[in-house]
Amino acid sequence: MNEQLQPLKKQTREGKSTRSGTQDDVVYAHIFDAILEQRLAPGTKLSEEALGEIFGVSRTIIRRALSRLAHEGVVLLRPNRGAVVASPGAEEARQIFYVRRMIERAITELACKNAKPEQIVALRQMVIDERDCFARGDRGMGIRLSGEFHLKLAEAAGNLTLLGFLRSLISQTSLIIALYESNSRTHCSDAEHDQVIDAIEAGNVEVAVDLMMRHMDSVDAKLNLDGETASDDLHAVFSHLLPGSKKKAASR
Amino acid sequence: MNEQLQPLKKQTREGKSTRSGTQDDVVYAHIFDAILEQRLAPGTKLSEEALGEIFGVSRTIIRRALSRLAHEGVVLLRPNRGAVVASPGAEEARQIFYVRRMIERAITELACKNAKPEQIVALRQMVIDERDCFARGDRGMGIRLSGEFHLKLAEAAGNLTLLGFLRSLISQTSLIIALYESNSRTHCSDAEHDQVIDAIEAGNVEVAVDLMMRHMDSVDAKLNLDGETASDDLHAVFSHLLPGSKKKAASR
DNA sequence: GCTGGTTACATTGTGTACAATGCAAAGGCT
DNA sequence: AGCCTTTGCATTGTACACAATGTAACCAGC
Repeated sequence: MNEQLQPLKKQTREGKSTRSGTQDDVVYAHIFDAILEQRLAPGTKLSEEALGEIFGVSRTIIRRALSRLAHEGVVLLRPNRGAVVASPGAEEARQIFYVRRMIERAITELACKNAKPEQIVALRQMVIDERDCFARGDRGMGIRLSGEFHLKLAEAAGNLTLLGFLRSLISQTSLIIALYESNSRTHCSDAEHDQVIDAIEAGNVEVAVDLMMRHMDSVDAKLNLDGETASDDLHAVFSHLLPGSKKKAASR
Repeated sequence: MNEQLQPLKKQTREGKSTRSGTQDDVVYAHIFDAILEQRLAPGTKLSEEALGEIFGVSRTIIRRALSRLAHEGVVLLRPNRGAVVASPGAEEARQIFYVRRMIERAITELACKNAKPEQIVALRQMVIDERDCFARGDRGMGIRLSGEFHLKLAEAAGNLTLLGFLRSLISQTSLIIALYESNSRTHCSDAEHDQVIDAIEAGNVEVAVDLMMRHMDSVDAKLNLDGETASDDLHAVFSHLLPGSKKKAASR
C-alpha cells in the first residue's frame, strides 16, 4: 500500500519544485555548477541572504547547502564571517591529487573483481554522454560528467566508503581543474575512460590499474601547478588564515 | 536559558571555547561519546526536541550536530523521519576497515618523511594519555584516545585530505569496535602505537608501514564480524533492540 | 596628517513559531 | 473478525525574528 518509493537518488541536478526535501539539493547543485563553470570565482563571498533571495528560499536552506559544499571542500566556511568559494593552492592541489590517485587505484582493483555486466554497460553509456558533451563544447558539464564516470566506477567497485571519499575528491579536483587547467583541449579524455572499461571488463587488474594511473597522469599533466598563478596564490594564502592555525607561510 | 542538568562527565578538550559558536561542537562531541560508550544503542532514535531539551539548546544546534554525525557515518539521517544511531553491518564494517587500512598505510609513509620532532613528542604524549586512560578502565575514552593518536599521526603526515578522511573513518571504526569487539582486553594496544612511533622517528618507512599493518591486523582480529550478520541496517532499525543488549543478536 | 577609539551598519548565529509530513490508533465497512 | 479508511498526534522541515559578532566609517586626539 504505502509505496515507499523514495526518489533519493544521488543528487540529480534536476527535480526542482519537489517542494520538500530536495530544495537544498537544488541549491547545492546550482552553486556547485556555478563554481565549476567559474561563474563564481574563487574567493567570492557567498552571502546567505543574497543566495536566499536568488533561489527564493530562506537562509536555512542556503546554510545547509553551504555546509555541504564546505564539507566537500569547494567552499570555505569562516565562523561569523560567511562563506567564500574555496581557492585551493598548488600544494593543496597536489595533496588532493595524491589521495585521489590512491583511491582510484583501489577502486579500479575492486571494480575488476566486483563489477557486474549491467554496470559495465552503464559505464559505457557514461562515456558516450561525456563525448557528446565535449562535442557541444560545454566545459563545465564536461568536467562534471568526467567526474560522474569515476563515481559510477566507484559504484561498481562496491565499496560505499570509497564512493563517498571519491565524491568529495571529485568535487575538489573538479574545482582545481577548472582553476589550473592550462589548455582546454583534451580534458578527461574519453578514450582513456574507454580503455579502462575494456580492461575492467576483461578482468585484467594489472592493465586496468596501469591505465587508470596513466589516466591520472594525463589529468595531472594538464595542470599548471608550478607557481604561475601568483595573484591567486597570494589571495589563497590570505584567505586561509584561520584562527588557531599558526602555520603561516608553510611553503614546501 | 536555565542551565540544564549536566550529564557530561568530562569537559571535552575545548581549549578556545569562544563561548558561542562551539555549542554545536560540544553537542556533537557528547552525542558521539554517548554512542561510543554504548549509552546509545544502534538504532536508537535521536529526537531533536529531546536532545535540545537535554543540552539546553535549540533544535537548530542539535540539527547541525546530527548533520555532522550523519556525514561521518555514525548517525543515519532519514528524510522526514528523524535520525537514528547507525548500525553498520558486518560487510559494511569490512569495507570500512579495508579503506582505513589503505589510508593508514599512506599516512604512515608520509609521516616518516614529514613528521617534525615536536610532532613526535606530541605523539608520545598521546600514547601516555592513552595508557592512563586504559589504566582507569574508561572504555569509551580509551577508544576515542586511540583514534586521536591516529589523527595526530595523520597531522604529522601533513596531508589535510587524508586527515579529513581518516577522521571520518575513525568515527566509524570506533563505532564498529564498540559494537563488535569481543574481548575488551587489549583494545588499541599502546605498545603497538609506541613501536610505530619508534619506526617513524627513525625514518624507517618499511618497518613503520609493516608495524602499522600489523596494528590494523590486531584491531581486526578483535572483532567478531562472522556470524551475526544483520542482513540490512535498515532492517536492523526495525528490530526493536532492548537498550543495553548489544551482544550477538543471534538472528542469523 | 596619521593613529587610535568609538559608533553605526551589515552579516552571521540562534531561537522559536508555523507548516508539512509520517505514524498510529480508532472506527466503519465488507 | 479482519482490513481499509480516516483522523489525530508527534516529529521533522522551513521561514522568520532577534541577538551576537565582525567590519568599516567617522571623529577625536596626538
